[in-house]
Amino acid sequence: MMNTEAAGPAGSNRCESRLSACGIRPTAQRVRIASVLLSVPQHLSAEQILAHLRDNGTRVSKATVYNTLNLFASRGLIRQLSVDGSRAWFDSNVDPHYHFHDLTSGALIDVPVPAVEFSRLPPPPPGTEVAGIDLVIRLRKKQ
Amino acid sequence: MMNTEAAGPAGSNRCESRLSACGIRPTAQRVRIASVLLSVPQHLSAEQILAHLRDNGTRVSKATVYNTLNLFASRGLIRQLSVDGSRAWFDSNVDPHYHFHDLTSGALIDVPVPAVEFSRLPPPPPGTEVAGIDLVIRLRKKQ
DNA sequence: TTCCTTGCAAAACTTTTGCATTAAA
DNA sequence: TTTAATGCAAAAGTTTTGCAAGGAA
Repeated sequence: MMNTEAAGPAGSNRCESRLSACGIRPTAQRVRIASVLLSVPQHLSAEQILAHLRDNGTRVSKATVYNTLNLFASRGLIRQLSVDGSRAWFDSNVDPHYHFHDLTSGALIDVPVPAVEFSRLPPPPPGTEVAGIDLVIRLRKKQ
Repeated sequence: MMNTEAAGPAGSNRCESRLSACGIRPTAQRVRIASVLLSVPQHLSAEQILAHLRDNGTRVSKATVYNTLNLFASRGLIRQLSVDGSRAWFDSNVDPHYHFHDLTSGALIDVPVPAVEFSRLPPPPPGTEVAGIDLVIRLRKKQ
């Protein structure tokens, strides 16, 4: 069984295509950052991404990680979450969805759209329209 | 018409009672901070509260403002919100409710509970129970 | 060449903490 | 007199920015 990837970590070619499709030049650092975050649906902080990159031998600066994550978010490649005040979380799942937030562990868990149904929502104030709905269901240990 | 407040800004006696009721010793600085935030339902940042206090001549340190807001929040006197990643917002309305977030102006607007109705919610993962639901409806300018 | 990207350090900003001083019970 | 609260400065943590160097088109 042969490796169909010419070089680099699994999925890096797919990452390159996704960056190009968003009009982002797929430089080495950007592809590495995308490989870490976009491989599976997950929520990572900038520091976690930096740590993963350093662990697998990627030479990248903190500034580049932050700037690149902001770039990705502005192009809709990732989603930035404000779940707790302490830091930003970057979500590789940009399809509409909601979140469980486990207050004990700090973990974030995706909640698919069909799991939530609104039978009533307030009309947006005059002159405005709804840009999005962020729903966070906080969880604590039972009992 | 006489002033029924012995001294200090309007409502400070009511603030004192509320602090005492929460088991918080109503010191001068705490009552001043409570007067600024609790007077009406509103959302203020720590810096905004500090600025208001300085404006009306209250001598208070930044550390005391932060420590006091954390104390108030831990006793359920106010609610701390994570709406955008930039800073914490302190909400004088501790009754359950949701929020509009105007992305243009940054303004936060309360949404009363009856304005939202869930006809379906996901069951919390095993071993956990729902501690609260935070709903933020993001608004943009129409058209 | 020209423009874009990166790294590094420093800065900016929010929030917390250590400690000496002050105020309250 | 004993404990708790405050102010100040410094520290801590996250994120942004300025600028020189490096790389791609």
